Amino acid sequence: MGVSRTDLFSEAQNNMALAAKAFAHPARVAIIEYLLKASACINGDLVNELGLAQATISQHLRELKEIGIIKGTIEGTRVSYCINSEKWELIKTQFSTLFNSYNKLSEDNCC
Amino acid sequence: MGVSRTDLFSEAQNNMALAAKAFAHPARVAIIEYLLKASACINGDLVNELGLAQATISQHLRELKEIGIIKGTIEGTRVSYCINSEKWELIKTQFSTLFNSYNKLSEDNCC
DNA sequence: ACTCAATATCGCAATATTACGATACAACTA
DNA sequence: TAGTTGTATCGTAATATTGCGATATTGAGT
Repeated sequence: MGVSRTDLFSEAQNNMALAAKAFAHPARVAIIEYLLKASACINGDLVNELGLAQATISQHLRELKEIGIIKGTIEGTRVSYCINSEKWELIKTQFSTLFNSYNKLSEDNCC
Repeated sequence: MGVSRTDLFSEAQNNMALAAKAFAHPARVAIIEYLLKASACINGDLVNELGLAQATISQHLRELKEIGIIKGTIEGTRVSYCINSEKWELIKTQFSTLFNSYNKLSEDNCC
């Protein structure tokens, strides 16, 4: 009652859902977009860029790190975050595969 | 306090987050995958395919329909669901654009 | 009109997510 | 060593999501 039934689905499906969660909140989309154009960033950058509290941003960064789509390196007092290229390519492939498995021509006349 | 600050983000970012939610639950991934290989389906198909209750599946179908990624056509007592090709292509482009804006070579040496 | 079948919606309970102030912590600096 | 700075984590409140039984609702068949 209320708990996600991950046991009912395949490893791949649960994995896909997890990856999608990286993009399922505008703050995380904003963080990822910022990383894409800045190459790297610190928590403080994002506090200025987005209007969210430092604690909130730290929480989103942790989620993204848990998903694996970003990684952080300690640089003295700061932590430098950037895209994890291996995981990024993996997730990109996951989405590409799904998107490309739809054949517009053959499906368009269903409803 | 707990409410998503959609006002802080761009239309595009909120839109991206909304689209990602279609894939952010394994049941919805399973529904989409089923639609991709079956072209169309009804609620009852999915009740058999997935192990979830009819009410739960109906709810996921509604969410997918609200996002716009699927559409339903009434066929007598049943409702036939299928991929909404226009929206599908749109979302595919959104994701492709984001994924392609990452240049592995130039970013790989950041951390 | 009555029944059946398929789906949608309501109401509720359990859990997850989002947000932020307060606080702890770790590393640099004077 | 004391103070400063940048982050992480804790605790908590508000809200959203997930799941399902029960109950409409809608159309088909009798």
